[in-house]
Amino acid sequence: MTEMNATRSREMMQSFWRVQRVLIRLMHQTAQQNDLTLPQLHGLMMLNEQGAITQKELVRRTRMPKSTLSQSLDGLVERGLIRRDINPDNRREVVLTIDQSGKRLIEEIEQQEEGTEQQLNQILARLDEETYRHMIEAHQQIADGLNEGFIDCEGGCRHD
Amino acid sequence: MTEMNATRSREMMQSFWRVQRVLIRLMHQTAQQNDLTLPQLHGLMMLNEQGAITQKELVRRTRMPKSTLSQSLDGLVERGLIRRDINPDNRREVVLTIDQSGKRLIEEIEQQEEGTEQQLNQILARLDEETYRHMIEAHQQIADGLNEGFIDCEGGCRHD
DNA sequence: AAGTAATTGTTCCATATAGAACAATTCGAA
DNA sequence: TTCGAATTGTTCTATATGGAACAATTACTT
Repeated sequence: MTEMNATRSREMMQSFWRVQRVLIRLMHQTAQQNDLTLPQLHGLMMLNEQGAITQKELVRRTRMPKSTLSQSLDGLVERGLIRRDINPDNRREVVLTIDQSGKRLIEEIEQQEEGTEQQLNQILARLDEETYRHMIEAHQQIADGLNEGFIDCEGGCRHD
Repeated sequence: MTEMNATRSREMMQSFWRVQRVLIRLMHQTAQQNDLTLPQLHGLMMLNEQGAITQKELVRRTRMPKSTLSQSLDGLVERGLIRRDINPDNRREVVLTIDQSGKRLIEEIEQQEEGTEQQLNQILARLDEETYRHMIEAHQQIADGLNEGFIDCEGGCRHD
């Protein structure tokens, strides 16, 4: 029972790394083509879906270090892709809002034929439903499991 | 039919990123605790499994940029964890061999209770066989698909 | 054989990234 | 109120990383 786990762990890491490296490279490429860094792209995409959220919340969702995020956002603000407003109810907090231009940029990116999204689509389309769902489910459990140990969501742990 | 792919792609990316961020952080932590960088750890683990391989091959397997790898190896050689020998049959190639001390280090790392391996084991043990296998399979297909080079299907790309 | 291309690694450098110290604000307790 | 702790973000700095130019060797062509 416990023996096989070691095998699993290895196999899983390798399998994951393999996808990971390539995926990062692709994302990076897509980002660069649009004059963005990886965290910038990631953050912008998140913002595009969520609308307006606090920086704290964005940290939680993206799991980036806050310093990385903070610095990335500078660039986005400078280019007018997002707005950084102080929350009047809690002036420590910063509320991030995506601008029209930001929305447009993300849309463009998503439609770029060579972009990661398009490529992934093609590949994912080949997976049958069950396999796909199981992968997502497994990811979920792994992410949750790993987070439990390290990031303590003190009281305010929210679900999507 | 094709609409749902966009959904999949998004979901998959997010799911993947979530695991990825944490996994990287964990690996990074494990690496640091043993005075290694991430590429160093990755390379060393690979070497431990493969025995002696050329640098070129290691690049292929880890999918790291060769410059990153080359620089990482410097540190490993300096610490005597691996050897870098020129292949006499093709003097461009460098053959990497893991030293006893390297093997020992990896073993230690694997047994560190707090290490990534141990944690992953615990989590993976909770997945039932089918879910797990499907995840691996999906990864495989995704990695292969992405590596296959960039699918250029201008206009009509048909899959079975 | 000589010249050119391809393969394999290394070095150099600009940039991305993350940890740590810091600043600003709010909360809590006396 | 006032002080100290907690929360939230920013700035500063060291390091990891990857692209590009380069060097060394081998393969190919004529």
